[in-house]
Amino acid sequence: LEQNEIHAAQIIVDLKVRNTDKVFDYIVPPELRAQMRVGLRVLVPFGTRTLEGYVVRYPVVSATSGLKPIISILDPEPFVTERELQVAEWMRDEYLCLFAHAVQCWLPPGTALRSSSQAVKMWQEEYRLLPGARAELDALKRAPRQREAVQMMLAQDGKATAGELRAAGFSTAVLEGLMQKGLAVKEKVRIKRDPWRHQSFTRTDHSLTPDQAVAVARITAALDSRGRFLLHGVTGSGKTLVYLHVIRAAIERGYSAIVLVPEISLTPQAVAEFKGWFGDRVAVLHSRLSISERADQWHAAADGGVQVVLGARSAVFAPLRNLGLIIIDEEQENAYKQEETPRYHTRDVAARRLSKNGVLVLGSATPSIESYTAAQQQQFELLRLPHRVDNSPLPPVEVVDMREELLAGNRSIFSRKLQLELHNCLTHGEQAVLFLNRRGFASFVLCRECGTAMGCRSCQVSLTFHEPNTLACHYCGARRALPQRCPTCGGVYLRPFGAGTQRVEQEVRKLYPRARVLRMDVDTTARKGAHEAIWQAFLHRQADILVGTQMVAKGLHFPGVTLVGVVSADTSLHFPDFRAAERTFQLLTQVAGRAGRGEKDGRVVIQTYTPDHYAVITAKEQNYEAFYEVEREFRKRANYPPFGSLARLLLTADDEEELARIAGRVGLACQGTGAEVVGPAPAPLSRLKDRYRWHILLKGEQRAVLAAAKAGIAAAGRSCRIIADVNPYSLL
DNA sequence: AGCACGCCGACT
DNA sequence: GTCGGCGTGCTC
Repeated sequence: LEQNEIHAAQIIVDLKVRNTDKVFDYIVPPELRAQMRVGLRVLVPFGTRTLEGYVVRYPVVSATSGLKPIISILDPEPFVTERELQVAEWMRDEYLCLFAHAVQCWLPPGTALRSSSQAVKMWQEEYRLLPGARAELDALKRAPRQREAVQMMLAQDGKATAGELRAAGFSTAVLEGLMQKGLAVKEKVRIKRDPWRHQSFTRTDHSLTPDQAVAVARITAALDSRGRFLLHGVTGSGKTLVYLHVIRAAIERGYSAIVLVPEISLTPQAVAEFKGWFGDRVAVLHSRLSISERADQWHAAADGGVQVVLGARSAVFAPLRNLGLIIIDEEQENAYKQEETPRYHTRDVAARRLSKNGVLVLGSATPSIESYTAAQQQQFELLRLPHRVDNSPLPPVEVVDMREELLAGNRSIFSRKLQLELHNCLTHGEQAVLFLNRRGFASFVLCRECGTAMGCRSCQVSLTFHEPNTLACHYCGARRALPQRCPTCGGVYLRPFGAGTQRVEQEVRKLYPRARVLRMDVDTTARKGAHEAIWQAFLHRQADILVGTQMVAKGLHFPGVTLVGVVSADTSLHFPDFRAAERTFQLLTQVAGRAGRGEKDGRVVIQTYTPDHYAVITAKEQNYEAFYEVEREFRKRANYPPFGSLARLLLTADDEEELARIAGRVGLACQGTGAEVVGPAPAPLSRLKDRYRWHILLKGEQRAVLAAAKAGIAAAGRSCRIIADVNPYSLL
């Protein structure tokens, strides 16, 4: 070994390519050794180029000969800790992503030079007066510009940024004069931008109900050790107040906390509530902030300036030190699954971050099957908030059997019951919400006489209708002709299904020409601020009926609404996805929770062709446990999560035939690890942006599934791109 | 990702 | 004879 090779560091380079996704050894030149630490960002020679990299181990003795030296260290402090790098390593293995992608999650927003064009300015030059400067003011009579500069700086805490001084007309000569005389120094300081600096917040407080108090006590008691809690609280049961009390307790003990909420719930009101309690000890991270604002919030957390980070999914990576608590509100939300690489699940990353110590709290009115199963297996302590804070009863839910409507000759998309309720609602001057899950592209085929949806026998998911008259399984790719008659009842009314929000809006206007109708869906909320505008308009009673998709179901509280109509529960129920029943239950439960939260009683009408489906029945009864029991058995039987692991390999290429050939080869390579290989099959979105898409599903035990996926990835050549998604939430 | 190396077709 | 096509392999 050469002397140099003893002082080596292991580096991962910032090149997001599979071939280079490994550690490279570099010599640490003597002048850098004193500063060298794990986690530092460095510049290294790589082939003919120079790249950014991150130190993942130091010091190491390298067995490789002919090492190149590290060129320079890029930041004074590491952006990632060793512990965070360990979690990144776990992410790489768990999600089969590149190490560089996993590490990137932990870096301040805008750090990546390569992938992000908008590198964020993090440092700025600041001039600061030295203590004696004020006394020397008189001595500057013959240097009026310098004197004015000192006065300006005195007026703002004895400092000013280079930009401010330049704007005020001071040249560098003036400032250099000041430095020469020993009156000021120039420093590099972190840029700080506080998006909330002009706002003030007040704290709202209520006393805890007995259930809330128990939850707070149990969670607080675990703060100094390791705790896992599932807070199962119905809509309106006051989960947030529990969070606030627990966070306060954590801060008092010197811990920091992360609160995660779905992006859509991160409203100004929600932010204000936390700001009211914790003031500038809270940083908020979400996508509406500019990259530089996000970077500032990130650094505030890293510097210890804040103890609480409130944010969406990616805030699980917030660089808080002495982290003692992570709260995931509405933990069942799909938004916690990242749908780009690295395709992590926030819940798993949070658990991993706190694997040694710290408390993880999951909160939900309708816990995910995964989490509730974990609670049943004693991995989580279950805490219940079964009552609404105001003790108002949940609204009555009525399920309308649309098969009977057809038999009675009603071919409208509204049942007689819903029409009646709408009429009543409008004549009393009250408001109604019509909800519709219009995830339009996949239409399933339903027997309108018996309500059976055509399904795949081997995958236990609904088949999707394709022109002309074909049924296809989006999991395994099986295809068959649309039968003439229903295999269950022999009926002949087999129809592709799916009416959109536009159609509903049109029908409403036709039926109630005098009603004022608003529509809220992806199309009407695309414009920035449109979401808020529609919401405000409806809140202020500028409309009578709001027609919308999922977004109206989430967390909105309209006191004037007394009627909620679910136009079709079937659309989400027969979505080609093994979580379809779970999603439907969650949605119906949420929607039901919307009605009657004002002074007047509310009512809910659910229309469906499958009133006997367990998701519909249990949602009507608002009986989570009953739903869980049935759903758990289905998951067990079909080996779906959490009783079996699932991974999806998505292959894309320009050439369709070549892709099919490669997919076949990759599918073969996946065999032999014990995982069940489903497909290859064309993906539901079989072509996107001129690229063809095929996928392969892997089912079985976690280890077998990961091994199979790895083998598949290795077998895909250069001519096709392959993406692994471990425990995917979307199979499009 | 880039960029070299390398082995087969139509050109000054 | 050579210029250049892009298949394959490497980057500490």
